[in-house]
Amino acid sequence: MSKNKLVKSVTIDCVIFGFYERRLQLLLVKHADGIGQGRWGLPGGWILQDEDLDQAAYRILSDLTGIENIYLEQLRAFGGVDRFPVSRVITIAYFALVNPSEYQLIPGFTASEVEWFPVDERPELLYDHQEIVLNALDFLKDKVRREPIGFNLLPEEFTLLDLQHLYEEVLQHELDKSNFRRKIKKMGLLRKSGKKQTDVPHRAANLYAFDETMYRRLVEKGFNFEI
Amino acid sequence: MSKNKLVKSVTIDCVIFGFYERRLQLLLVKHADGIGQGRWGLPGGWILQDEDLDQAAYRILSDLTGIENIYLEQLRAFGGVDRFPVSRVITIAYFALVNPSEYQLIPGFTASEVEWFPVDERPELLYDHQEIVLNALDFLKDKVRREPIGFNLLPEEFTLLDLQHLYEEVLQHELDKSNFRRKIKKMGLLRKSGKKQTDVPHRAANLYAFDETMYRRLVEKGFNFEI
DNA sequence: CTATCTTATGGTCATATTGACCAAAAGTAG
DNA sequence: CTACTTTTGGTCAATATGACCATAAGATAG
Repeated sequence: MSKNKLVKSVTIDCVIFGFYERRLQLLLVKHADGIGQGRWGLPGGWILQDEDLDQAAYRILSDLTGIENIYLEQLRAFGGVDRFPVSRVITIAYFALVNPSEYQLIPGFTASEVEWFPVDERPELLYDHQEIVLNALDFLKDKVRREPIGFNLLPEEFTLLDLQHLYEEVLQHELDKSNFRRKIKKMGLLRKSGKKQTDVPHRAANLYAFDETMYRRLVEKGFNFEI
Repeated sequence: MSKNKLVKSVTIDCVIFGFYERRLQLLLVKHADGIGQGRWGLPGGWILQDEDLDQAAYRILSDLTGIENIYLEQLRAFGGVDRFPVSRVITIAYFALVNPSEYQLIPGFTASEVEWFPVDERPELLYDHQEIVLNALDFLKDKVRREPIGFNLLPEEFTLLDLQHLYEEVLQHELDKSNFRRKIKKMGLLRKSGKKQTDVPHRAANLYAFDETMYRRLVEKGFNFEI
């Protein structure tokens, strides 16, 4: 087999979701140069010889957007023959959930702009990034019901209704308020902060925080998160 | 950035599970040449320029083992810097479940032998294939509970106890026979074949088949498989 | 033919979970 | 005070689950 018939390069692309104003948001960058100049796409870049996949993903995300110290998870590889117009490139997609208010966006490297877009108002995307985003959305829908990752999208403290709105937005259907809080509270994963909402024109709700330690303890005992 | 610092090659590795004699089995090949000569590993090979990932996986599996026409699904990419001793290679792992009795194993290409091993008696594996297999086992455990893929491991017709044994082996814990059959039967995914077991030294059980059409119809209506 | 053994098949029952509601309490704004 | 909004918790019937128990259907041994 001649060497020049093999696949030669691999990139990383990151699908980063956020949540505010009750809507799911997607982080995009505008390419500063190259073939996609001036167009929006997922933050991505080449993998170097001496870094493993996770390292590459963290580096690229940080370089392009300024976002650091989050939990990135591999989604899957995309390798359609013509997905990249210049040459054959396979990309490995990564996935993360963040609370946008905790991060300042700093475009850098090959990105001239970085911006959050409501997922359902995203611009047209480069290459096969549309397909990757759709894939990530499916992944998110499944995952958010089986693991307590939704909390990553919210601030440290939130009301039960905030949480419900998040689930309604991700799952794309309404939930019964009473039943939702009964279920969440019975799990025992939330710690009352003692504080209450402020500046609301009605009775203020209690603020809760996700109790990671408790979650780990429950998982040890066989607990299975499910909504 | 100089071109020669980028990742240069990508392979596919297939984790194929089977089931017989109440045990989960793993398909391995013995390398005929190269750096891993004489050692066991997952069926794998290089991805070519003009084939997409799924195509590459089917080609490689067929070339090495003779297995064709099965449902392969991508697991994830593995890209540790030193996972391959000669050069930097990223591999994309694929995953499938088959009924071993339906396939004749034909070693070919870079494989001198192909063989089923009980998963818990597998030999030492090449490179990071041990890690990939462990990953696939976790994936299988999750997936088998949420999608009716277990049937792929069984013959066309099987008894409810066969199915129970399969779940017990994959999930690594005992199930209550009565409750198991109540649950499975209530789902309505099984079609009675009308036939019964033969050559058993006790009352013969009914043989059932998975009803794919019914499954699709139920999914349309919002049905969610779960065990 | 009868007793015995093994597995199939189906039930019981107390407990937990779910979905669809209802109702009171707390606080804001006029 | 009154009207209004949202929080918070409750009811109740229907369903699902886990731990058992009981009987039926063959097969085999004597």
